[in-house]
Amino acid sequence: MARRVDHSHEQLREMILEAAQNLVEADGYPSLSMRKIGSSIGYSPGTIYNIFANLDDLVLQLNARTLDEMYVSLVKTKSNNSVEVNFDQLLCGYLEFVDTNRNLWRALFDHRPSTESVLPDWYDARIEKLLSLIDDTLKPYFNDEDTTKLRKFSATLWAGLHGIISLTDSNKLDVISDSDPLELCRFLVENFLGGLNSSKCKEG
Amino acid sequence: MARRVDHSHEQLREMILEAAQNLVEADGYPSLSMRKIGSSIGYSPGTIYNIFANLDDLVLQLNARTLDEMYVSLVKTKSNNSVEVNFDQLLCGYLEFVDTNRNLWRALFDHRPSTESVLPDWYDARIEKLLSLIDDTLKPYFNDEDTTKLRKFSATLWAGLHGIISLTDSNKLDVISDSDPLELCRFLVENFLGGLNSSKCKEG
DNA sequence: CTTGAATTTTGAACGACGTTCATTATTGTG
DNA sequence: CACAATAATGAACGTCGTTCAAAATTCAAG
Repeated sequence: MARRVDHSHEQLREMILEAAQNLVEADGYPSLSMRKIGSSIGYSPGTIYNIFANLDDLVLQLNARTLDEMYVSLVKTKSNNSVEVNFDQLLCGYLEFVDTNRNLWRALFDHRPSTESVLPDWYDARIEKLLSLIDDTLKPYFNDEDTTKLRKFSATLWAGLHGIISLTDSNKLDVISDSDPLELCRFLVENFLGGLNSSKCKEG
Repeated sequence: MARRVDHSHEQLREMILEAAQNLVEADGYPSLSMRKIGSSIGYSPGTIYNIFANLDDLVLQLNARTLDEMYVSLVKTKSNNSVEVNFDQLLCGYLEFVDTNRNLWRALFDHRPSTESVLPDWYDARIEKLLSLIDDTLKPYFNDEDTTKLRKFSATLWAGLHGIISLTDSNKLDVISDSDPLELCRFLVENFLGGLNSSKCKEG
């Protein structure tokens, strides 16, 4: 048994990740399994271990893929309006991505690598790339030399929005009457950006 | 085999939840299992099903317990200083709880009930209770009749802070040089509360 | 062509998991 | 003392990730 030329290493990698993506999209990350992936591409589970170290590794690479697709989806929202409008378009784009790729998006955060260590560089690079999108949008608020300030601002705001979206997704904000994620996100953005104006206001 | 009077139903419930808590604290939620709980209290796994519907149900009740302990831990931070100081004490209390009960805290969010439905009322009640703590702290910023506004404000701010803390916990904010959760949280709070002042500023 | 080394794929095996349920042991009741 | 009710069991089923000796195939050297 061996079909060494049926598919190249790279082809196989692609097939596996695509199968995993389809399975997660269809039934959610928790029900993903090596065996299902194997059977859905016509290979035995053991073969997958020639290409991925284990399921952890595989999911991390699937998530990197999701981040790539997210980036592609978000750059499209770029435009030349005011900072507020630009950012709102970015936010809406993100929420739309979450809505149409809910199970893949959940996998991004539900997956906890069993090794407690830091994420690999190629993964951090994806996060970095996405954060840069926010940086670009908010840049006009800052002086050119304040890149660390800008980054801190972007990251804090994005993390905050993530909190709202993930908590509404898991029904943990049902205690407020209207827990529409977009509305709450906009509320956070308004106030957070307002905080910037506030300090300017004090100065002026 | 049956030791009907060894432990009452209620005693058994307590023993199971305590065992589960210890196991989660020690090795993390992902490695919790019915079999481990059973063996750690000297009962067979099957017995647990007399008291809990399944592992989902058990973890949800463990999480409710964690929320109770969190509440107890947070009410202690109450004081009569300015809103800003009161809130900062609440925040520090929360971060301390996260730090000393990391695995239990993670279980709160890592656990996804397999039934996609809403959370039971007795669980929502715990969240409600905790949110009330924030409401109380921020109350002076609002008129007495603006309870829904206040709640929206509290929930948004808390969700935002949760986003920061959960992302730093999973090493997903390493892309910013200094990703100390407390600092980022304070940054969010300052700006968010500043947003309130900003609107006042515009009005005045 | 043939042979042997290198490579790819398999699938059985292991130990673990949640959950079910017939069976057994114990208790309270008549 | 017997009988119904209850509590507890643990084997069984189907799952899972992961490993690895064995088998199948390819490639290169003679």
